[in-house]
Amino acid sequence: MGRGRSEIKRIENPTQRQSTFYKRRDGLFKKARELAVLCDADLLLLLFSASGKLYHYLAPTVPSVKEFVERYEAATHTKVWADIRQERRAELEKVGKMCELLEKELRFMAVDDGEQYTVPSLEALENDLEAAMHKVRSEKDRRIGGEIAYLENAIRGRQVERYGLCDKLAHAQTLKDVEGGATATSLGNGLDLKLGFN
Amino acid sequence: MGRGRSEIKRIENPTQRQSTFYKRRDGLFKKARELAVLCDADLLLLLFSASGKLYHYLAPTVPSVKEFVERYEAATHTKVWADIRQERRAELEKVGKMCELLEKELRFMAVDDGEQYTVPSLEALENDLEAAMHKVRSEKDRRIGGEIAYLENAIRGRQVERYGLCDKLAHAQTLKDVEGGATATSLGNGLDLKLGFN
DNA sequence: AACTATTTATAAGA
DNA sequence: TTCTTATAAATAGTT
Repeated sequence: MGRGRSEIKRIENPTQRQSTFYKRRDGLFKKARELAVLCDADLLLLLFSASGKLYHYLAPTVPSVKEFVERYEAATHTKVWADIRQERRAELEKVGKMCELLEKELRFMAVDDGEQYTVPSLEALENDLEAAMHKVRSEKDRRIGGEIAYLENAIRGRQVERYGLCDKLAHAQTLKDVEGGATATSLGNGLDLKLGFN
Repeated sequence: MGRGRSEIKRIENPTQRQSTFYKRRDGLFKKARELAVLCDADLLLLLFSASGKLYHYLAPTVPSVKEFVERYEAATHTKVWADIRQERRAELEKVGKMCELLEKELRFMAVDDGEQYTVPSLEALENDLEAAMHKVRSEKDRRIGGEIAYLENAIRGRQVERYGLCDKLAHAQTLKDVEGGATATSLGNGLDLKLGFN
């Protein structure tokens, strides 16, 4: 538009370039706003001038740059998350080790590869946990009124003795003969769920 | 431009809105490119249509969205991308806590030789289970809301690892069998109580 | 997806 | 910068 010019090429004259920058920046922002309003679109426009000055435009419906970038991330998930995962591999490994240990102890090795970790399986896990909680609650209720202090001391003493991972591992290893594997599949979902963040 | 219209207001007719969206989107991208080239500016344009489809434009000099957002962060002394990482870290920590919790419980239950639980200890266990259930529920909700592909991918990765563990365990078990190790059942009982199976 | 009548953006000049 | 204006570009309505 305007008198002349049609080829898009860097403007060498600095004064002219600066002038054009202002005009076109305003034009671009205006167009951006119009698109957002007319067509109900969400958009973010970040702009650095050649001299490094920052300008930005958010569509009226966009609350913040941060939230918009989050939405962008969600929309492009795999790639971005892969980056984050890579950055924190070491950290994740720590948790992974702990989960591995749990896996061994809980004998969840026999899980079909076709198993799906979908909402229904999470619901199954939820039910299992609920059942366990009921059990614990009724056990607790049975205990109320008993010889609390004495037993508490006795058990605490035992616990201190048994504390430590080595103990537990050794204990678990002696259990391998009992390995049946089929009993605890639903809790397996629970563990896998957590492990899934690795 | 064009015949008529001058007020900028949401276009109610969906067909017309869609048509206008395409035209103006192309126009906006073109303007963005022209500004970047003519004036040597760096810019990023992220755009979601009303139907949630993502479009974006990077100036030729901009290598990636991530780097551009990092530059934006530096220029505004804010954190956008880093915050997202922070959120992920918090999530990871929650998962780690979860693992610790389960491990603790496991230890707790493994102590059992037909011993009795005290009311306070059962209360602690109850609380832990409640926390676990909470976690499972929120996970379920999150999955219902999306991000399914990512999690499933991650879980698939873990399953591959599990095969390795499975082999290792099978191997260890063979060795143990040859030794003729003793059988213990107390951990099994403990787990069953905890998991609410039986 | 094309076609134009118009409106809008803007290059050059002040 | 900002304004003016001649002119190029974008696009609304239409097919």
